Amino acid sequence: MPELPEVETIVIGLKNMVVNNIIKDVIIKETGLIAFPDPDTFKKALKGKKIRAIKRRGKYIIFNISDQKNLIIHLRMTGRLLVKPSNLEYNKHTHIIFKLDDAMDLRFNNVRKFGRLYLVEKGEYKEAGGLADLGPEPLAQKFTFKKFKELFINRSKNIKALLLDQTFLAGLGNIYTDEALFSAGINPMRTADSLNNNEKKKLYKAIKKVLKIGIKYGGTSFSDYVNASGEKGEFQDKLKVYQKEGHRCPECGSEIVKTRIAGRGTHYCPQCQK
DNA sequence: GGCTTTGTTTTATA
DNA sequence: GTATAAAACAAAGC
Repeated sequence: MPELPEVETIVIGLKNMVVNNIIKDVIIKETGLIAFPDPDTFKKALKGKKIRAIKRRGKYIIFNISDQKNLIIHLRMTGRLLVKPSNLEYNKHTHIIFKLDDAMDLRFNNVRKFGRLYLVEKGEYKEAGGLADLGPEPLAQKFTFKKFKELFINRSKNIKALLLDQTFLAGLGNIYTDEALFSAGINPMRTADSLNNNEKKKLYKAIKKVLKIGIKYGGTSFSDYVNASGEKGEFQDKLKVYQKEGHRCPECGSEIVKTRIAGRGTHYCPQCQK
């Protein structure tokens, strides 16, 4: 499940491998993944253009293309962006192929076809899914505790649901939300307006910590996620509650519980998270 | 063949 | 308009 650390890891890899490459051709095998504009326009507009820069915003990958357009890719659940030699055969989930210089391809693989690609004018993100409406970047320098506290104004909903809301804060998904709430010692069933200042401070620090460590270990690989070189991450070995149902809590030894909050599988320690 | 998975969008409700 | 909760949707693996 590519969340902020996984997307960041992929972007770091892509920066090293495909920046300054020319897109010689685009092969679209699944037109349904091209969300905007129509697939034919998408292909023609990218052909012959240079990839100038790549960055991340939330879980979105943003390519700066030479004529001022932005290619935007969201991996959703099972999307992969891989750099492969162009003579290597495609697998059955390779749906979009960007043919690059040096006999290399940038390939979009997607088992469940939930991922989406957009090509928009520079900075015009309205056509690119939820990109225009994202909340703050949790790892940005300017994202201070004061800013974090301000996000809670007039918010009363369940804290887990709120952290998953990309318009509240960008980049957290199910894995890092569960891990951050555990690290902060906050029960995922709590409401946002029940958190006192000290708990918000703990949560603020926990979010930054788990995301940074997630990046340090190259992301979390359960089933599908790999980086741009096809390598798995290692943060799955460091998880304390996510997918640890029935395991012992690393802090207190009691049993990790799995429940369902906001329609999502939610893992926590009933002893440590009050 | 129904259930599960998650990120996001849509719809309904207060 | 605003906030929230729930449902819907994408599609394949088991």
